[in-house]
Amino acid sequence: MNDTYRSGCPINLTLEVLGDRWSLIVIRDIMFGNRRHFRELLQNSEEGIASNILADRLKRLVERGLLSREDDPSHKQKGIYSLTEMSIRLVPIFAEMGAWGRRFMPVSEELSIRAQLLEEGGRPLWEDFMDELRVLHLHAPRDPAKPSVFDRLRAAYLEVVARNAAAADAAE
Amino acid sequence: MNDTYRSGCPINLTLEVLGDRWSLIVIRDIMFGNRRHFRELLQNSEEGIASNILADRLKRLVERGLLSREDDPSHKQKGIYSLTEMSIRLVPIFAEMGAWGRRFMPVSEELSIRAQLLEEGGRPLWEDFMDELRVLHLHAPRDPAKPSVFDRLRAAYLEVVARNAAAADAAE
DNA sequence: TTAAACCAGTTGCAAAAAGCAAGTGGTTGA
DNA sequence: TCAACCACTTGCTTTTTGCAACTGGTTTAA
Repeated sequence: MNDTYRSGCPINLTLEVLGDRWSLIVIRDIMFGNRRHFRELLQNSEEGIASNILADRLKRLVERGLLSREDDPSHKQKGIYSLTEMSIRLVPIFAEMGAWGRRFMPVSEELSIRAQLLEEGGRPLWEDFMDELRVLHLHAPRDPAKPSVFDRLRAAYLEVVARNAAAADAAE
Repeated sequence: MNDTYRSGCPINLTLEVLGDRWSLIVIRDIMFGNRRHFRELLQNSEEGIASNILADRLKRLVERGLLSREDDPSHKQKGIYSLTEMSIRLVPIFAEMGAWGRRFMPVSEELSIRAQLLEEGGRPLWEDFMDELRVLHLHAPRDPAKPSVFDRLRAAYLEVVARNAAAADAAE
Protein backbone atom coordinates (compact mmCIF):
# COMPACT_ATOMS: atom_id res chain seq x y z
CA MET A 1 0.00 0.00 0.00
CA ASN A 2 0.98 3.60 -0.47
CA ASP A 3 2.31 5.04 2.78
CA THR A 4 2.94 8.57 1.62
CA TYR A 5 0.28 11.26 1.67
CA ARG A 6 -0.22 14.11 -0.77
CA SER A 7 -0.24 16.71 2.00
CA GLY A 8 -0.76 17.18 5.73
CA CYS A 9 -4.04 19.04 5.29
CA PRO A 10 -6.79 17.45 7.40
CA ILE A 11 -9.34 17.70 4.61
CA ASN A 12 -6.95 16.14 2.14
CA LEU A 13 -6.06 13.34 4.54
CA THR A 14 -9.71 12.58 5.17
CA LEU A 15 -10.23 12.51 1.43
CA GLU A 16 -7.28 10.20 0.88
CA VAL A 17 -8.89 7.63 3.18
CA LEU A 18 -12.57 8.12 2.33
CA GLY A 19 -12.57 9.98 -0.98
CA ASP A 20 -13.87 7.37 -3.36
CA ARG A 21 -17.26 6.23 -4.49
CA TRP A 22 -17.63 3.20 -2.20
CA SER A 23 -15.83 3.46 1.16
CA LEU A 24 -18.44 5.63 2.84
CA ILE A 25 -21.25 3.59 1.28
CA VAL A 26 -19.90 0.45 2.93
CA ILE A 27 -19.52 2.19 6.29
CA ARG A 28 -23.00 3.70 5.95
CA ASP A 29 -24.55 0.26 5.43
CA ILE A 30 -22.77 -1.17 8.46
CA MET A 31 -23.65 1.90 10.56
CA PHE A 32 -27.26 2.59 9.62
CA GLY A 33 -28.28 -0.80 8.22
CA ASN A 34 -26.41 -2.85 10.81
CA ARG A 35 -25.12 -5.16 8.07
CA ARG A 36 -22.24 -7.08 9.51
CA HIS A 37 -21.52 -9.88 6.97
CA PHE A 38 -20.11 -9.81 3.46
CA ARG A 39 -23.31 -11.27 1.95
CA GLU A 40 -25.57 -8.77 3.71
CA LEU A 41 -23.48 -5.90 2.41
CA LEU A 42 -23.40 -7.35 -1.10
CA GLN A 43 -27.00 -8.45 -1.59
CA ASN A 44 -28.83 -5.64 0.19
CA SER A 45 -26.72 -2.98 -1.45
CA GLU A 46 -28.97 -0.17 -2.65
CA GLU A 47 -26.27 0.97 -5.07
CA GLY A 48 -25.23 -2.48 -6.34
CA ILE A 49 -21.63 -2.81 -5.28
CA ALA A 50 -19.62 -5.52 -7.07
CA SER A 51 -18.21 -8.35 -4.97
CA ASN A 52 -14.58 -7.64 -5.85
CA ILE A 53 -14.93 -3.96 -4.99
CA LEU A 54 -16.64 -4.82 -1.71
CA ALA A 55 -13.88 -7.30 -0.83
CA ASP A 56 -11.24 -4.72 -1.66
CA ARG A 57 -12.89 -1.93 0.35
CA LEU A 58 -13.48 -4.12 3.40
CA LYS A 59 -9.84 -5.13 3.34
CA ARG A 60 -8.64 -1.57 2.94
CA LEU A 61 -10.92 -0.18 5.64
CA VAL A 62 -9.75 -2.85 8.09
CA GLU A 63 -6.10 -2.08 7.23
CA ARG A 64 -6.70 1.62 7.83
CA GLY A 65 -8.46 1.15 11.14
CA LEU A 66 -11.99 2.11 10.09
CA LEU A 67 -13.40 -1.39 10.48
CA SER A 68 -12.49 -4.50 12.41
CA ARG A 69 -13.17 -8.06 11.40
CA GLU A 70 -13.71 -11.09 13.60
CA ASP A 71 -14.88 -14.63 12.95
CA ASP A 72 -18.50 -15.45 13.57
CA PRO A 73 -18.51 -18.19 16.24
CA SER A 74 -21.80 -19.59 14.87
CA HIS A 75 -20.50 -20.21 11.35
CA LYS A 76 -16.95 -21.13 10.42
CA GLN A 77 -16.95 -19.14 7.20
CA LYS A 78 -18.73 -15.99 8.30
CA GLY A 79 -16.79 -12.94 9.30
CA ILE A 80 -18.32 -10.11 11.30
CA TYR A 81 -17.35 -6.56 10.41
CA SER A 82 -17.59 -3.90 13.11
CA LEU A 83 -17.16 -0.17 13.28
CA THR A 84 -14.25 1.25 15.26
CA GLU A 85 -14.08 4.50 17.22
CA MET A 86 -12.56 6.02 14.07
CA SER A 87 -15.60 5.19 11.93
CA ILE A 88 -18.15 5.85 14.68
CA ARG A 89 -16.82 9.41 14.76
CA LEU A 90 -17.88 9.80 11.13
CA VAL A 91 -21.48 10.28 12.31
CA PRO A 92 -21.27 14.11 12.15
CA ILE A 93 -19.86 13.92 8.62
CA PHE A 94 -22.65 11.57 7.55
CA ALA A 95 -25.20 13.87 9.16
CA GLU A 96 -23.84 16.94 7.34
CA MET A 97 -23.56 15.06 4.05
CA GLY A 98 -27.14 13.87 4.47
CA ALA A 99 -28.33 17.40 5.15
CA TRP A 100 -26.48 18.75 2.12
CA GLY A 101 -27.74 15.95 -0.13
CA ARG A 102 -31.30 16.52 1.03
CA ARG A 103 -31.06 20.17 0.22
CA PHE A 104 -29.40 20.00 -3.18
CA MET A 105 -29.84 16.55 -4.69
CA PRO A 106 -32.88 14.61 -5.95
CA VAL A 107 -33.22 12.34 -2.92
CA SER A 108 -36.01 9.81 -2.43
CA GLU A 109 -38.27 10.21 0.59
CA GLU A 110 -37.72 6.67 1.84
CA LEU A 111 -33.98 6.91 1.82
CA SER A 112 -33.78 10.40 3.26
CA ILE A 113 -36.08 10.17 6.27
CA ARG A 114 -33.19 9.05 8.45
CA ALA A 115 -31.02 11.92 7.25
CA GLN A 116 -33.87 14.27 8.12
CA LEU A 117 -34.14 12.93 11.68
CA LEU A 118 -30.39 13.15 12.11
CA GLU A 119 -30.40 16.74 10.86
CA GLU A 120 -33.30 17.77 13.10
CA GLY A 121 -31.87 16.01 16.15
CA GLY A 122 -28.60 17.89 15.86
CA ARG A 123 -25.42 17.20 17.74
CA PRO A 124 -27.07 15.84 20.93
CA LEU A 125 -28.76 13.13 18.87
CA TRP A 126 -25.50 12.37 17.05
CA GLU A 127 -23.78 11.89 20.40
CA ASP A 128 -26.50 9.51 21.55
CA PHE A 129 -26.24 7.60 18.31
CA MET A 130 -22.46 7.32 18.61
CA ASP A 131 -22.85 5.99 22.15
CA GLU A 132 -25.21 3.35 20.83
CA LEU A 133 -22.86 2.39 18.05
CA ARG A 134 -20.16 1.91 20.69
CA VAL A 135 -22.46 -0.51 22.48
CA LEU A 136 -23.25 -2.36 19.28
CA HIS A 137 -19.76 -2.47 17.76
CA LEU A 138 -17.24 -1.95 20.54
CA HIS A 139 -18.99 -4.07 23.20
CA ALA A 140 -19.31 -0.96 25.36
CA PRO A 141 -21.75 -1.24 28.30
CA ARG A 142 -25.28 -0.18 27.51
CA ASP A 143 -27.19 2.47 29.42
CA PRO A 144 -30.63 0.82 29.77
CA ALA A 145 -32.33 4.14 30.56
CA LYS A 146 -31.63 5.56 27.10
CA PRO A 147 -34.07 4.97 24.27
CA SER A 148 -32.34 3.72 21.13
CA VAL A 149 -31.63 6.24 18.35
CA PHE A 150 -30.97 3.31 16.06
CA ASP A 151 -34.49 2.00 16.67
CA ARG A 152 -35.95 5.45 16.15
CA LEU A 153 -34.19 5.87 12.81
CA ARG A 154 -35.24 2.39 11.76
CA ALA A 155 -38.85 2.90 12.86
CA ALA A 156 -39.10 6.18 10.94
CA TYR A 157 -37.72 4.53 7.83
CA LEU A 158 -40.08 1.55 8.05
CA GLU A 159 -43.02 3.89 8.61
CA VAL A 160 -42.28 5.76 5.38
CA VAL A 161 -41.84 2.50 3.50
CA ALA A 162 -45.17 1.18 4.85
CA ARG A 163 -46.98 4.43 4.13
CA ASN A 164 -45.71 4.51 0.57
CA ALA A 165 -46.54 0.83 0.05
CA ALA A 166 -50.09 1.46 1.30
CA ALA A 167 -50.41 4.47 -1.01
CA ALA A 168 -49.17 2.37 -3.92
CA ASP A 169 -51.74 -0.35 -3.08
CA ALA A 170 -54.53 2.19 -2.88
CA ALA A 171 -53.57 3.59 -6.28
CA GLU A 172 -53.85 0.23 -8.00
CA MET B 1 -22.56 12.94 -18.81
CA ASN B 2 -24.31 10.27 -16.81
CA ASP B 3 -27.73 11.45 -15.73
CA THR B 4 -28.81 8.44 -13.74
CA TYR B 5 -27.94 7.98 -10.08
CA ARG B 6 -27.16 4.78 -8.22
CA SER B 7 -29.80 5.48 -5.56
CA GLY B 8 -31.85 8.25 -3.98
CA CYS B 9 -29.95 8.11 -0.69
CA PRO B 10 -28.70 11.59 0.27
CA ILE B 11 -25.31 10.27 1.34
CA ASN B 12 -24.92 8.36 -1.90
CA LEU B 13 -25.98 11.36 -3.98
CA THR B 14 -23.49 13.60 -2.19
CA LEU B 15 -20.84 11.00 -2.83
CA GLU B 16 -21.74 10.73 -6.51
CA VAL B 17 -21.05 14.45 -6.92
CA LEU B 18 -18.12 14.89 -4.54
CA GLY B 19 -16.77 11.39 -3.93
CA ASP B 20 -13.47 11.46 -5.74
CA ARG B 21 -9.96 12.48 -4.85
CA TRP B 22 -9.98 15.99 -6.31
CA SER B 23 -13.39 17.73 -6.38
CA LEU B 24 -13.37 18.79 -2.74
CA ILE B 25 -9.69 19.75 -2.95
CA VAL B 26 -10.49 22.21 -5.74
CA ILE B 27 -13.44 23.66 -3.83
CA ARG B 28 -11.34 23.86 -0.65
CA ASP B 29 -8.67 25.92 -2.45
CA ILE B 30 -11.24 28.32 -3.87
CA MET B 31 -13.03 28.58 -0.51
CA PHE B 32 -10.17 28.83 1.98
CA GLY B 33 -7.34 30.00 -0.30
CA ASN B 34 -9.49 32.36 -2.36
CA ARG B 35 -7.88 31.08 -5.55
CA ARG B 36 -10.07 32.12 -8.40
CA HIS B 37 -8.01 31.46 -11.55
CA PHE B 38 -6.87 28.25 -13.20
CA ARG B 39 -3.18 29.10 -12.74
CA GLU B 40 -3.57 29.89 -9.06
CA LEU B 41 -5.30 26.57 -8.47
CA LEU B 42 -2.68 24.70 -10.48
CA GLN B 43 0.53 26.24 -9.23
CA ASN B 44 -0.30 26.72 -5.56
CA SER B 45 -1.77 23.25 -5.25
CA GLU B 46 -0.50 21.65 -2.04
CA GLU B 47 -1.34 18.22 -3.43
CA GLY B 48 -0.01 18.74 -6.96
CA ILE B 49 -3.08 18.39 -9.16
CA ALA B 50 -2.38 17.79 -12.86
CA SER B 51 -3.60 20.39 -15.34
CA ASN B 52 -5.86 18.01 -17.25
CA ILE B 53 -7.51 16.78 -14.05
CA LEU B 54 -8.00 20.35 -12.84
CA ALA B 55 -9.55 21.35 -16.17
CA ASP B 56 -11.86 18.35 -16.04
CA ARG B 57 -12.96 18.98 -12.44
CA LEU B 58 -13.60 22.68 -12.98
CA LYS B 59 -15.74 21.85 -16.00
CA ARG B 60 -17.65 19.17 -14.12
CA LEU B 61 -18.20 21.29 -11.02
CA VAL B 62 -19.53 24.15 -13.15
CA GLU B 63 -21.86 21.74 -14.99
CA ARG B 64 -23.17 20.42 -11.69
CA GLY B 65 -23.76 23.82 -10.15
CA LEU B 66 -21.00 23.80 -7.55
CA LEU B 67 -18.95 26.50 -9.24
CA SER B 68 -19.62 29.30 -11.68
CA ARG B 69 -17.22 30.71 -14.20
CA GLU B 70 -17.08 34.18 -15.62
CA ASP B 71 -14.58 36.05 -17.77
CA ASP B 72 -12.13 38.31 -16.02
CA PRO B 73 -12.76 41.81 -17.43
CA SER B 74 -9.12 42.75 -16.86
CA HIS B 75 -7.67 39.96 -18.99
CA LYS B 76 -9.30 38.40 -22.02
CA GLN B 77 -7.96 34.94 -21.32
CA LYS B 78 -8.54 34.72 -17.60
CA GLY B 79 -11.61 33.10 -16.19
CA ILE B 80 -12.80 33.66 -12.65
CA TYR B 81 -14.24 30.71 -10.77
CA SER B 82 -16.68 31.41 -7.95
CA LEU B 83 -18.48 29.35 -5.36
CA THR B 84 -22.24 29.00 -5.56
CA GLU B 85 -24.75 28.68 -2.73
CA MET B 86 -24.46 24.92 -3.26
CA SER B 87 -20.73 24.85 -2.56
CA ILE B 88 -20.84 27.53 0.15
CA ARG B 89 -23.14 25.18 2.07
CA LEU B 90 -20.35 22.62 2.11
CA VAL B 91 -18.69 24.59 4.94
CA PRO B 92 -20.15 22.33 7.68
CA ILE B 93 -18.94 19.22 5.83
CA PHE B 94 -15.46 20.72 5.47
CA ALA B 95 -15.50 21.64 9.17
CA GLU B 96 -16.48 18.11 10.21
CA MET B 97 -13.97 16.54 7.83
CA GLY B 98 -11.28 18.82 9.19
CA ALA B 99 -12.16 17.87 12.76
CA TRP B 100 -12.11 14.16 11.91
CA GLY B 101 -8.83 14.43 10.04
CA ARG B 102 -7.24 16.33 12.88
CA ARG B 103 -8.28 13.66 15.32
CA PHE B 104 -7.32 10.58 13.35
CA MET B 105 -4.82 11.44 10.64
CA PRO B 106 -1.19 12.66 10.70
CA VAL B 107 -1.94 16.30 9.93
CA SER B 108 0.65 19.06 9.82
CA GLU B 109 0.27 21.97 12.22
CA GLU B 110 0.42 24.61 9.51
CA LEU B 111 -2.29 23.08 7.41
CA SER B 112 -4.58 22.23 10.30
CA ILE B 113 -4.72 25.49 12.24
CA ARG B 114 -7.66 26.66 10.15
CA ALA B 115 -9.50 23.42 10.74
CA GLN B 116 -8.90 23.86 14.45
CA LEU B 117 -10.37 27.38 14.48
CA LEU B 118 -13.35 26.19 12.48
CA GLU B 119 -13.91 23.32 14.90
CA GLU B 120 -13.61 25.53 17.98
CA GLY B 121 -15.82 28.25 16.53
CA GLY B 122 -18.63 25.80 15.89
CA ARG B 123 -21.76 26.42 13.90
CA PRO B 124 -22.04 30.17 14.65
CA LEU B 125 -18.59 30.70 13.10
CA TRP B 126 -19.51 28.54 10.12
CA GLU B 127 -22.58 30.69 9.52
CA ASP B 128 -20.48 33.85 9.65
CA PHE B 129 -18.00 32.33 7.25
CA MET B 130 -20.73 31.31 4.82
CA ASP B 131 -22.12 34.84 4.92
CA GLU B 132 -18.67 36.14 4.03
CA LEU B 133 -18.30 33.69 1.19
CA ARG B 134 -21.62 34.94 -0.16
CA VAL B 135 -20.19 38.46 -0.17
CA LEU B 136 -17.01 37.34 -1.90
CA HIS B 137 -18.53 34.95 -4.44
CA LEU B 138 -22.17 35.84 -4.90
CA HIS B 139 -21.76 39.63 -4.80
CA ALA B 140 -23.98 39.74 -1.71
CA PRO B 141 -23.93 43.01 0.25
CA ARG B 142 -21.35 43.16 3.01
CA ASP B 143 -22.16 43.91 6.65
CA PRO B 144 -19.35 46.32 7.55
CA ALA B 145 -19.83 45.78 11.30
CA LYS B 146 -18.78 42.12 11.13
CA PRO B 147 -15.12 41.18 11.46
CA SER B 148 -13.98 38.84 8.72
CA VAL B 149 -13.72 35.12 9.51
CA PHE B 150 -11.71 34.70 6.33
CA ASP B 151 -9.12 37.18 7.62
CA ARG B 152 -9.03 35.47 10.99
CA LEU B 153 -8.41 32.05 9.42
CA ARG B 154 -5.75 33.54 7.19
CA ALA B 155 -4.04 35.42 10.02
CA ALA B 156 -3.92 32.29 12.19
CA TYR B 157 -2.39 30.33 9.34
CA LEU B 158 0.23 32.97 8.57
CA GLU B 159 1.09 33.21 12.26
CA VAL B 160 1.85 29.48 12.44
CA VAL B 161 3.88 29.66 9.23
CA ALA B 162 5.90 32.62 10.59
CA ARG B 163 6.43 31.02 13.98
CA ASN B 164 7.65 27.79 12.39
CA ALA B 165 9.90 29.68 9.99
CA ALA B 166 11.43 31.61 12.91
CA ALA B 167 11.95 28.36 14.83
CA ALA B 168 13.62 26.84 11.78
CA ASP B 169 15.91 29.88 11.45
CA ALA B 170 16.84 29.71 15.13
CA ALA B 171 17.71 26.03 14.77
CA GLU B 172 20.16 26.64 11.93
C1' DT C 1 -25.51 -39.18 3.39
C1' DT C 2 -25.92 -36.55 -0.12
C1' DA C 3 -27.41 -32.67 -2.68
C1' DA C 4 -28.79 -27.90 -2.69
C1' DA C 5 -28.13 -23.61 -0.74
C1' DC C 6 -25.08 -20.59 1.41
C1' DC C 7 -20.49 -18.35 2.52
C1' DA C 8 -16.59 -15.15 1.68
C1' DG C 9 -14.31 -14.09 -1.36
C1' DT C 10 -11.05 -14.61 -6.25
C1' DT C 11 -10.04 -14.49 -11.22
C1' DG C 12 -9.86 -12.70 -15.86
C1' DC C 13 -10.89 -9.33 -18.81
C1' DA C 14 -12.71 -4.83 -20.71
C1' DA C 15 -13.67 -0.02 -19.91
C1' DA C 16 -13.00 4.19 -17.52
C1' DA C 17 -10.30 7.34 -14.86
C1' DA C 18 -5.92 9.23 -13.19
C1' DG C 19 -1.35 10.79 -13.91
C1' DC C 20 2.61 12.63 -16.53
C1' DA C 21 4.99 15.48 -19.88
C1' DA C 22 4.83 18.17 -23.62
C1' DG C 23 2.41 21.24 -26.60
C1' DT C 24 -1.30 24.81 -28.43
C1' DG C 25 -3.01 29.17 -29.76
C1' DG C 26 -3.77 33.25 -28.01
C1' DT C 27 -2.88 37.79 -24.68
C1' DT C 28 -0.26 41.05 -22.10
C1' DG C 29 3.35 44.14 -20.66
C1' DA C 30 8.04 45.89 -21.06
C1' DT D 1 8.63 42.64 -30.87
C1' DC D 2 9.52 39.38 -27.74
C1' DA D 3 9.34 37.00 -23.40
C1' DA D 4 6.28 35.79 -19.99
C1' DC D 5 1.77 34.51 -19.02
C1' DC D 6 -2.97 32.37 -19.83
C1' DA D 7 -6.28 28.50 -19.90
C1' DC D 8 -6.36 24.71 -21.25
C1' DT D 9 -5.45 20.17 -24.77
C1' DT D 10 -3.09 16.06 -26.53
C1' DG D 11 -0.97 11.64 -26.42
C1' DC D 12 0.52 8.22 -23.77
C1' DT D 13 0.99 4.91 -19.72
C1' DT D 14 -0.62 3.26 -15.35
C1' DT D 15 -4.15 2.45 -12.08
C1' DT D 16 -8.82 1.73 -10.75
C1' DT D 17 -13.47 0.26 -11.63
C1' DG D 18 -16.93 -2.81 -13.17
C1' DC D 19 -18.85 -7.14 -14.80
C1' DA D 20 -19.50 -12.03 -14.91
C1' DA D 21 -18.10 -16.27 -13.91
C1' DC D 22 -15.84 -19.22 -10.77
C1' DT D 23 -13.62 -21.39 -6.30
C1' DG D 24 -13.27 -24.14 -2.32
C1' DG D 25 -15.34 -24.78 1.66
C1' DT D 26 -19.71 -25.07 5.17
C1' DT D 27 -24.32 -25.69 6.61
C1' DT D 28 -28.97 -27.43 6.15
C1' DA D 29 -32.60 -30.26 5.07
C1' DA D 30 -34.47 -34.43 2.64
